[in-house]
Amino acid sequence: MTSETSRPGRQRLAPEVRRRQVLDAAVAVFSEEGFHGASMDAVAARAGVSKPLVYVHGGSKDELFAACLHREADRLLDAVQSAAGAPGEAPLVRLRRALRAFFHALTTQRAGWTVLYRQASTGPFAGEVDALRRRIVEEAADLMADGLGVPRAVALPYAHTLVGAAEGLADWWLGDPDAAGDGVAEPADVLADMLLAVVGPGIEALTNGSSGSIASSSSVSGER
Amino acid sequence: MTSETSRPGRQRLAPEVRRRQVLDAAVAVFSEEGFHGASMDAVAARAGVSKPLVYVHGGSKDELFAACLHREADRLLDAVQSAAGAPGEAPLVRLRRALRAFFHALTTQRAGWTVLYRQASTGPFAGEVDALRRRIVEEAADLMADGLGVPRAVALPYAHTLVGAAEGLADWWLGDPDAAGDGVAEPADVLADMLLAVVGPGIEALTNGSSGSIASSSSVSGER
DNA sequence: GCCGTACTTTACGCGCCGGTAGATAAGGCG
DNA sequence: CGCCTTATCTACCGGCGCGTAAAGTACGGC
Repeated sequence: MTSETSRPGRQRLAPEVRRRQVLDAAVAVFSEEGFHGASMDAVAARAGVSKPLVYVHGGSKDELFAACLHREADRLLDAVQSAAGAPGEAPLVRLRRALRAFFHALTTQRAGWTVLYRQASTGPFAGEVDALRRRIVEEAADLMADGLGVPRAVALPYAHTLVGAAEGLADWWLGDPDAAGDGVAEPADVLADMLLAVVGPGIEALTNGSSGSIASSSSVSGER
Repeated sequence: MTSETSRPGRQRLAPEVRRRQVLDAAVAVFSEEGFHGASMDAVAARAGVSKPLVYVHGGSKDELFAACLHREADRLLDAVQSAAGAPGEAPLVRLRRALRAFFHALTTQRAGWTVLYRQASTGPFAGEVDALRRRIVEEAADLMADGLGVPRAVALPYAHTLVGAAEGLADWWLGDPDAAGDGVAEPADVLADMLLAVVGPGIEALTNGSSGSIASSSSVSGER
């Protein structure tokens, strides 16, 4: 993690390899220090190269950060999308698979998650992060609109709620990774089940009646 | 909001009043520009005072930001706590009131919310924000442990999930405030009902059985 | 009307960091 | 074995923004 692959100062590497090294280092440093807190020198040091190399392979600091964002966002989204599978299956089953993939991605790409969700929400990158979040939420909205048989516009706020719930659970678990699971089951699966225990019945209730339990008022009016 | 009470440059004010002015301006600027993006000059300009005065009443930039954090955190927590009421009433009713208060606080203190949740999660203030979030989550955990009849350690992750869901819904609504409500009902109440529609049945199910719907596995084992 | 003091204007020091220019070596190729 | 391409380094510049110092100005009590 903290050690660079090449100890001697000078080693010529293929550009793509260097670029990957720099990106990895950038994700690590940005996740720990935040965008403003991270210096290009720190990224260079983490990558085991000198600063100008960072500029050669990563461009300016903004471009480098944007590159980190895009790569990690694509990784996360790909994982979730491919796990969700195609429409036609039971929505709650698809949702469960998607959630498992989401939490699993967390366990394997913690730095990327941190960069995406804790560091990038401010500054000129809010748009970038919003785009990712929106894509995930759209995915969830499709799923729910499909399962609930309601227009997407109605499902959208519920999708945001669901994604927020997943993030809340994820943040809790990241802060205390030993707290979930009995040690034998995959933590990601345990987390997905916990989340489904909370939101699953509500979603099912929304499917049957148009509103559930004590929340019976004008909740979902479908107005924009 | 953007206008200062005293147009002429010189006005002698009681220190506490000035301090409040400076704090208000700081919250506004920090919420718009972020911690690093905001300059002390900008805060001074927003408050309608000169920069040295900001340092007199607000201390260093870090201290000023911390002061903003504390004030807004206390405001939000007070609103939610006092709305939740005392134990003994039906947990879901208390939860509903707390949620309404939470969303209502959003509508009246948007800048404060933004500072707390979108600007302060990084840097030396992550601890401060974590403290607030933890206090709110603890509140929710008490509520759920009470209603579910389970140990707090078990209720804690569900509390995080619930708070995350509220934040997700809040962020969605802040991005598109016209999307919720039919125009006659209080948006905060509509949002609370929407959230309860999703998580209410799940919470009830957790109360009865020890797990709900398709999530039947080892989800809640009570292990630390 | 006069002093204390809250406040302003102005100017500056200083450290940090993004970004770059010019020197250096690494290694394939003949 | 020497040369040329180019990946890489050392060293540096400039700006920005925090924080403060110094000197002047008007408000309001006595």
